[in-house]
Amino acid sequence: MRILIVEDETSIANFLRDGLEEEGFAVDVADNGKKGLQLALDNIEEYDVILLDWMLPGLNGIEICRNIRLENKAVPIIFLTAKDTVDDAVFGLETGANDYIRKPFSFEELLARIRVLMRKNITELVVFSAAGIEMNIEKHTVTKKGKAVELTQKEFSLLEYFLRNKGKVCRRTRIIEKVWDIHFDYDNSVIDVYINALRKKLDEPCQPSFISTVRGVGYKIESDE
Amino acid sequence: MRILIVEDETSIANFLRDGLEEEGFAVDVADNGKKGLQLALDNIEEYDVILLDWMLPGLNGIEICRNIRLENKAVPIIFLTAKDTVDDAVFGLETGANDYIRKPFSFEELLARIRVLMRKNITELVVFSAAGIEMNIEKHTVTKKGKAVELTQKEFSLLEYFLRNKGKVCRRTRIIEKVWDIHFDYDNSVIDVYINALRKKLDEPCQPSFISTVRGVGYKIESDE
DNA sequence: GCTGATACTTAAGATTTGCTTAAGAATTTA
DNA sequence: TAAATTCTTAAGCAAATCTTAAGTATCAGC
Repeated sequence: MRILIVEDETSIANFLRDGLEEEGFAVDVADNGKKGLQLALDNIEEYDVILLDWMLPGLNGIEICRNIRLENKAVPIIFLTAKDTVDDAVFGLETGANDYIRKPFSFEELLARIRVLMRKNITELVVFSAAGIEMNIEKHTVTKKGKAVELTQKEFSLLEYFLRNKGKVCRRTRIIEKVWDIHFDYDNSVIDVYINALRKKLDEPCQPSFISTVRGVGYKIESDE
Repeated sequence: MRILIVEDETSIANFLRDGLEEEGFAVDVADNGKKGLQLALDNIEEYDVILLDWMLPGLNGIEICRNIRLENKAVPIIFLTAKDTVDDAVFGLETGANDYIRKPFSFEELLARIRVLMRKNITELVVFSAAGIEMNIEKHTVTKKGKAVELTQKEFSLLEYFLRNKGKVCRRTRIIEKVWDIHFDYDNSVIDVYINALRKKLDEPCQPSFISTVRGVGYKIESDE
């Protein structure tokens, strides 16, 4: 979740950045309109919310808002406005902003509004990676060093399970439960066959496998940091 | 555009009703919580916006909001609150409201917020394209390399779904939900028939289909950059 | 180093999934 | 109401995928 703040008053900008980072957002700050628009347009599609100060030196908030809307129709934009005249705020909404909040505002209030706007796109993590292998859940693709690799459904599910648990041992019984949905295991030798398939498709020749076997327990792939 | 107002103070209720009717909305008023909930639940799906007073005799706004949300996940709800403590408003948003506005508020401000919540489709894309195929939602036309192609309704919806999700896998279950509005799937083989139809009408002869099948999962069309 | 247990590999048979047609329902249009 | 179009169901076929099974290799403890 990435947020862009465009705000010239350093104290406010810092206050917001710190608070939002504490909440787990990635935050970028621009201290004037020009930089703000630049950042917004360069990383369009990257930001989940944009906070725009109403009064900015150079380009003002409305201009920025209009320009962003030309490029990205969807990103939620919230105006921060010191002016308490309602008409201005109304004008802001009309230019394509999604909400505004009056200064001084409480951080709680801002957070609540951000959450409301983001509630629409509850995004779970869609990309997993380890050992040069990258899996994109949305696209349902797997690449090894950038090259596409074709996997069958079971292969895909199994790899997904490993990647979601990278760094941890995956026990055979948990694997058969999660990937095969079998809850009484007298035989889980299917796993062997699919491990073999994954290794054939994804291992480097003459290298130890990216899936290491933990004898008597299960398998594991190393997390790469 | 139909609006429900739940407000016990007659003066405010009348002020709102008159103003909103002037703006062309159809307005219903309930002067207590019980009536309000009754109206809301009886005409669920009818209202485009619901304005809820925070403090009501009998059932209070939060209760009503919760109950409405159980039935209808989508209708925008705005709280009218005299309390200016932020915490309460935040709490209101958490119970499922979409916005709140503090009394006293200007009518302009309320109108602006209503418009924001109703502006679902103003930012919608009208033209989609991929693989030389272009779809215009407004005109309801499809062209392939500039030439018009006739599609039936279902073919059109299915193609629209693919284009709106180009680059991503479209799972059979999501397709049957979104295009056919069937929410319990033990058979979704209709999809096959329509995939076949789209391919016949839109594929190049002797070329791989523009809709690639992802076995065991669904279908996908590649985004063309 | 032997031995039993565990894991790996391979291939064949079973199963699932998707493609294609065609016919009968359900709509819409004339 | 008839005709035409569109939608859904069903069934046969082909192919990809999954599972089983059996033989081979490797490991750990004795």
